[in-house]
Amino acid sequence: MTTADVDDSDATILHVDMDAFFASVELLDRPDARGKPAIVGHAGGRGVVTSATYEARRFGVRSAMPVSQALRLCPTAIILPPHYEKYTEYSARVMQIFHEVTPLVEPLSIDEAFLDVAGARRLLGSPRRIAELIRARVHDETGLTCSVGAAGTKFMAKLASGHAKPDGMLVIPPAETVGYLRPLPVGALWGVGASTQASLERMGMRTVADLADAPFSVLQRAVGDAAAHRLRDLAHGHDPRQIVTATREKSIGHENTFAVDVDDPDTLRRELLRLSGRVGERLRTHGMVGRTIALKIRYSDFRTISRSRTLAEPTNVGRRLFEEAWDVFESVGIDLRATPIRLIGVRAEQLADAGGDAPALWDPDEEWREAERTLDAVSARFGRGAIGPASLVRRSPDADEAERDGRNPRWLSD
DNA sequence: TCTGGGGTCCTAGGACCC
DNA sequence: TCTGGGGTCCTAGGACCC
Repeated sequence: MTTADVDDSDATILHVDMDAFFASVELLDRPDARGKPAIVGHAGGRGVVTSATYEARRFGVRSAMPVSQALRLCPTAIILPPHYEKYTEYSARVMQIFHEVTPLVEPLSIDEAFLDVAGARRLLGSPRRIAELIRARVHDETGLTCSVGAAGTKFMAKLASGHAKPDGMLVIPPAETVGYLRPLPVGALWGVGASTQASLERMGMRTVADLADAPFSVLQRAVGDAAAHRLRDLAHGHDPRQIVTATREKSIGHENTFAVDVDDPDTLRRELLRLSGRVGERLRTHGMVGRTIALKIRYSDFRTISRSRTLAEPTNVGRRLFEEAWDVFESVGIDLRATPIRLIGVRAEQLADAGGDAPALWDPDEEWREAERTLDAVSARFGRGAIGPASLVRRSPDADEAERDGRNPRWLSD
């Protein structure tokens, strides 16, 4: 029986994954770089590879690898600086194609999605035909290639698309699920990374079959209760997760790794203010407030700590987020001389709807961002010492009155 | 080799309450 | 004079995914 004869009618979950997405988008504008090893990332500094062409992967280059290391492996690689707006735009275009096949689309990241095509079969044909249709449309309408896996569950569909890459497709009919899975290494299971794989192997579980046949108590001891249940199910081909078309974010955060480790509190303060402003902005865009503020610090030696604080009153005002985060930072009591800081980040957690509060006429966040832009511009031109912390824009004490009178509610302090 | 930025989920301990 | 058990919330850290 050839593959084309296999009954794929019940492999109705599709996983579509763009091939080397960021790199492929960049190559649309760089025909000269096509067919050559190329990586998306920033040359020099602390960047990592965010995407690599298959030509570069042949040299051992992988995503998340430091660019410096990638260049040692593949000195001829062309470095392509990232353009995230373009990726977002292409992402929307391919997601639109998916939605024209079925409304049951679950985006998993910027470049991949699950589709439930059970209801589309009458109109469009078997899952295999639908997958081919999607692949053809994506290529015709964007110039990009994708790979598609079709199976009876999300996990198997994702596994299949991974094995079909690049520019391919693979159908795993539900009846063949277990046979397909058993010989694979445990690392093939969703949620098994390097650390878990090592734990499992120490307990004698090297393949999915080993894991599937192991006593549950052994598995539980190796990976904990929740993971044990999940992995046992996956290893037997069970994955009850449905396609979920709409999800709400549970946290919103921003972080930044400095080009050079920082031991100057003013720099940290400014960066935290900037990041808090962005978090507040996104919270308001989503109509949400955060009740817990989490601060993240990474030291020059890469040790990473987090400290969080739950507020009595949730907020989506960047200034408030900043004040809490900075207070938490100071309470850590870091000796910056001894341990300079590599990364600082802030995250809003325990999100809830902002509620019926009318949007503020005057947005403190916007003021602070404006003030910060001014500071940046002045600093860039005249040096950071040219402007002191007292020179920020503040809301004047009589701002409410001023607003009613149509006067400017701001003043420049000092 | 020298490690981004966006997230999610889980664990474990302590506080607190009934 | 030492002491149960369940439930929830909070916090810190870690694994994992793209």
